[in-house]
Amino acid sequence: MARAATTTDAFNAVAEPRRREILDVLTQGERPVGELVEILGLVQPQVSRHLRVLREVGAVEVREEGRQRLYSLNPQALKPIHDWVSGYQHLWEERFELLDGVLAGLQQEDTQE
Amino acid sequence: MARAATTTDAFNAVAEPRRREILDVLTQGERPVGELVEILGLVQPQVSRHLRVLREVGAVEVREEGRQRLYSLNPQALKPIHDWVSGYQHLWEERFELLDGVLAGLQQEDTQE
DNA sequence: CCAATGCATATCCATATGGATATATGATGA
DNA sequence: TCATCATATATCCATATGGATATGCATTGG
Repeated sequence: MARAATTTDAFNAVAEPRRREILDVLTQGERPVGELVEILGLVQPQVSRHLRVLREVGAVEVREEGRQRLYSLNPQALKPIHDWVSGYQHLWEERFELLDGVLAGLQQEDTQE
Repeated sequence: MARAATTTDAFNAVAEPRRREILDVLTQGERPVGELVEILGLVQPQVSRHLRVLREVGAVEVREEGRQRLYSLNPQALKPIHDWVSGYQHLWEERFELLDGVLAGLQQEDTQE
């Protein structure tokens, strides 16, 4: 087989920088496709396809209004990514951890003595 | 063109679940390839290739010891992912707050009638 | 009712992927 | 030196990708 489909999960969907850009724009609020096209400087079919991928992994939602489709963010779809990567945060902030440990130790000594 | 190479950045590298698994294992400390093969239940060439991808994006480092290659984690390579996704955290937390608000409102209606 | 607008979808192409398997490389021990 | 172990690399295959372009399909304004 080939690489997992981009629509497999948020990790794959979000590996594409353009799709992250789209999400970033949508943090400002609902946007019609045309506006995303303008902002991103892509041709419309590409934006539509990126949006489809994002929709399939639940990262965006559509609302129809006349001939426009208004896309909005569904940030919870990104939670699994956050959950996973957060497990690593303390590793690059190890210094703080160590400091915390030291402080905890000192405090315990304090209370015990 | 095709999809961006898996070695393009941490986002692409980590989109593959096996590679996330490898990183997860390495949080426990340095491991030789053979051990990763055992733990993951993959054939050795695949593990080696995943490790290569992870190395190219800076997520792991190798140390040679005799005929073994000991791989260790370089968690900072994941920081860009954390940075990006963290910008969304308050959005899904906000949703709960909103929901709480709505529920509270409904409840108040109930009690008021 | 027709033309235009806003999007979605279909198709063509080049490419890198992950799985599988085979082989190369390099260190070690006898 | 030779066999073995640990790992890397090469190759073959099927597949989904993203870019580009063309087209389909509603909705709307005149």
